[in-house]
Amino acid sequence: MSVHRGPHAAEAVFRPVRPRNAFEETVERLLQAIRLGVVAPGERLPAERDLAARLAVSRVTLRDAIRAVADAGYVESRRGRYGGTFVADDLPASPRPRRRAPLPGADIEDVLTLRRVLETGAAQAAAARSLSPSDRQHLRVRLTDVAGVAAGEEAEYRRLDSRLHLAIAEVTASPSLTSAVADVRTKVNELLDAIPLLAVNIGHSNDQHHTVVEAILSGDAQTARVAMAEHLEGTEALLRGFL
Amino acid sequence: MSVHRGPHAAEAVFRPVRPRNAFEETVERLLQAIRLGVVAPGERLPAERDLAARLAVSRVTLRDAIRAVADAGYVESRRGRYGGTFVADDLPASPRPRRRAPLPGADIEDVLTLRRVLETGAAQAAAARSLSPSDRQHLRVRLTDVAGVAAGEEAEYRRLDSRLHLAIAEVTASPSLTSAVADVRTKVNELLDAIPLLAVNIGHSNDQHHTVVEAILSGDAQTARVAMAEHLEGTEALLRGFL
DNA sequence: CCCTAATGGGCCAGCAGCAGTCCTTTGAGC
DNA sequence: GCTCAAAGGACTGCTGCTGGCCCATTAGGG
Repeated sequence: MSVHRGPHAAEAVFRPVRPRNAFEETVERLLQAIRLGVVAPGERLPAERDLAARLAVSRVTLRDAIRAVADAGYVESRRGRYGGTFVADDLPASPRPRRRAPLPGADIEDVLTLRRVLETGAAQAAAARSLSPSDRQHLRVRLTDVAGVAAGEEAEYRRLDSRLHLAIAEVTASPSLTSAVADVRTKVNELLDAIPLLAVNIGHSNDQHHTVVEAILSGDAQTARVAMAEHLEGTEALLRGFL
Repeated sequence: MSVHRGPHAAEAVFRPVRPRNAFEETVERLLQAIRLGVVAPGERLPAERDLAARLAVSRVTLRDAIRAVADAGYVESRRGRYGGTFVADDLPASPRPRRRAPLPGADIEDVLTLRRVLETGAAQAAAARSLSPSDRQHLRVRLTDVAGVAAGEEAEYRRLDSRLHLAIAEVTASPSLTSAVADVRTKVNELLDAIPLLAVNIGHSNDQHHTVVEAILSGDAQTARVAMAEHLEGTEALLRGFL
C-alpha cells in the first residue's frame, strides 16, 4: 500500500514523536505568540523562570531561543527589576516568498481541511455555550481591534485577525481546541507568507467577522458555523490559486 | 486574570513543549496503535529500524518502549528473518477504574468538545470529498468489522469502533486531521477506561455507524455531520454522568 | 547443506538539554 | 540615597537520547 493511495492510519499514529528539538520548538512558540498577537507589540513576555516552567523547558534552552528571536528583531530584553523581554514595537517583516519550496498542494489541502474543521467547529461550539460577560467582552474587543486596522496594513491585519479567531476558540473553554486552532492558524499564516502579496478585501472580511461574532453572542450556532465557513473560503481560494 | 476565568490564549501558546520524555511518548504511541486497532492482534509492527525512523526516535529508545509494552503483555518479539514484533492475540484488559484521580470535570468537557468538533468535522469533510473506490471499500470493511462484534465483547468493540472512526478521518485525506482524531480518540478511550463498566447499547451504536457511513458514501455532508453528532452524544452522556 | 538477507539484541561514545546555583542590573520605596 | 526584590545573564555537572556499529537468530533459496 503506497503512501498516497489508500488509508493512512499507520502514518497518523507512527508520525514523529518530538518533531523538532527543544530549542527549535521553543523558538516556534515564541514566534507563534508574537505572530498570533497573543503578546502584542510593546508588551512583556512572562519572566524567563516562569515561561521556562510553562513551556517545560530548561531556562538555558529558553534563553537560547529568546536570543535567537531577539537577534531577528522580534523582542528586546531589559535587565533589572521591572525589566523583562518585550515584543518590539514594529515587528520585522515576514520573509518574502523565496519560492524555494514549491508549496506542495497536498500539504495545503491538509492544512485547509484541518482549519475548516477546527474553526467552523470552534465557532459553533462558542455559540452553543452560554458565555460569561468577560467572554462576551473579550470577543467584542478583539472584533473592534481588527476592525480598526487601516487599509494597507497587511501585517497588522493578519495579526489582529488571528487574534480574533483565537479569541473565538478561547471562549469555547476548551484548552485543547484553543491550542489546536492556534497551531493551525500558525500554519496557515506560514503558507500565506510564502505566496506573493495579494491584498485581501479587508472590508468584506470585517463584515464577515461581524456576522460571526454576532451569531456567537446571540447563541445562534448554525449561523456562526456557516458564517465562519464562508469567511474561511476567502483564504482557501487564495491559497488554492498557488497549487 | 485567573486561570479559570477569562481568556486562555497565553495558556494555549505557552503550553509545554515536549510534554513527556521520548520513552514515554513512544510507549503511548505503541499502545495507541494497538488500542485504536491500527495494528490488529496477530499483526506485525514495522521493523524496529523502520519504526524508529518513522517515530524519529533512536532505536534504543524504541526498543525500551517495546520491551515495556511487551512486559505488559501487548506484544511479543520474535527474532530471525521474517521475525518481528507481533501484537498479542488476546490483549491484556485495560486497568480497572482505580478511582485515584477523580476525573476533573473540566478535562472531560475539554476532550469532549474537541472530539465533537473533530469527529463531526471529519464526517462532513469525508462526505464532501469524492472518494476513491479503495476509500469506499475501506469504510465498508471497517463498518462490517465493528458490526460483527458479539454482544459483551466490550474491549473488542471499543477497538473496532475506534478503527471505524479513524477510517472516517483517513478518507478526508488530511493527515493532520487524521492524527488529531487518533489522539482525541485515545484520550476518550482513557476516560472510558477510568469509569465503571457500563455496557453501551451496541445495537443502537451500530445503527448510527451505518447511517454515518451511508451518508458519507452518498456524499451527503450535512446528514453525515448530524448523524455523527448524534452518535457521539451517547458517550458524552455516559462520561458526564461521572462528573 | 550452506549462504544470505532480514530481523531483534546489545553496546558505547558523544551531545543536547536539564536542574541547580550564583552573579549582575535596575527601579521603587522607605 | 540605601536597600532589596525581581528580573536577566552565566556556569557546571549530570542524564537521557542519539547514531553508529556489531552480534545472534532465523527462514528461504541455491
